[in-house]
Amino acid sequence: MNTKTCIIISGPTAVGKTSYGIELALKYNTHIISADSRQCFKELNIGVAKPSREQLEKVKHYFINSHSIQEEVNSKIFEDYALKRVNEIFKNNDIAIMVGGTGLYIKAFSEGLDDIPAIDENIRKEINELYNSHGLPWLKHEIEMKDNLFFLNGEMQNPQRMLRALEVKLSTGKSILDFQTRKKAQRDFAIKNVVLELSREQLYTNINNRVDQMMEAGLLKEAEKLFQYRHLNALQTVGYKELFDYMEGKTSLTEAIEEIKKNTRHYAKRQVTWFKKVAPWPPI
RNA sequence: GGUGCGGUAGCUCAGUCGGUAGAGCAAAGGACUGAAAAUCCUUGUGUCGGCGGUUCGAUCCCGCCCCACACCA
Repeated sequence: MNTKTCIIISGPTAVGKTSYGIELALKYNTHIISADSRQCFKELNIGVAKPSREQLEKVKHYFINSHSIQEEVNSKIFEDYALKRVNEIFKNNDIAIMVGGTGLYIKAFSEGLDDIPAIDENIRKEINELYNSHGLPWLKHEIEMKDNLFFLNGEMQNPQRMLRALEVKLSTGKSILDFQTRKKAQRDFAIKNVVLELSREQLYTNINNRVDQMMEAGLLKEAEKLFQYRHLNALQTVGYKELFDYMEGKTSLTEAIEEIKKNTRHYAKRQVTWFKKVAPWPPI
């Protein structure tokens, strides 16, 4: 009988995951693995609401400041990383804590991803360039010709999914749908999910206040330093992209701040939707 | 005070050659297995500023009034 347990704390942004996780980690005298697709980047600080230096000193965190915005980070990389770290923690503890708002990363960690071969970098680049110059009609036609299974059953209105399907097909000769078995991986430890919630009103108040605090803390200056990297995936991030628009003269600063608040609300709403599917423990 | 231009969905506006109206954004709901703070889908009844007039019928034409903006005094 294996007694190892990972407690996963999830929920929308600004709900209070960070401090709750630290409280729990101190109680169990254990470490935290962050499950956040942006806090892992050492170059992003104010805008991604990282734990404070004091908090990071109190409890050891993994996947915080662990990567550079220049590196590729995705759900598969997270799955491998987190599984490795959780086993390290289990050498000295029965309990590990995971804290984060990136639903897909938590799912990858909990249930695993299907094994799809790595994609040739050149194929990905070529497809993206063709899509950028020829647009959606080209992409649709390409998939109809090359991956009819996805054409008939896949998300044919979502360019990102379509590009992924096409790169898998061109790279492996098989449809991405053939890889997606939806079999859940069995982990050799137990998982307990805690989904934090707040009323929509309270959550939105927290978000609006936090954005104001971020601006006071110097988010604009941080974004200015990162302006040259704005094309990177890591910078497709709420709180930065809106300020890049301001720097490029597309909006006023006031408008940019309102956009950050609005986009954060949208983001939080998507997280709420995602985590509705997660079976909570303990029942609150 | 005069002239002009407006007043239509929470916001910005389109439109109806007269048959009670529709886009974007917001808002709400949802999907999501290597970009996930990303990407995508669904949902639109509102005294069409007010009161009269013309008309079978007015949000649309006419008159008066109210409000906003601009210009002239």
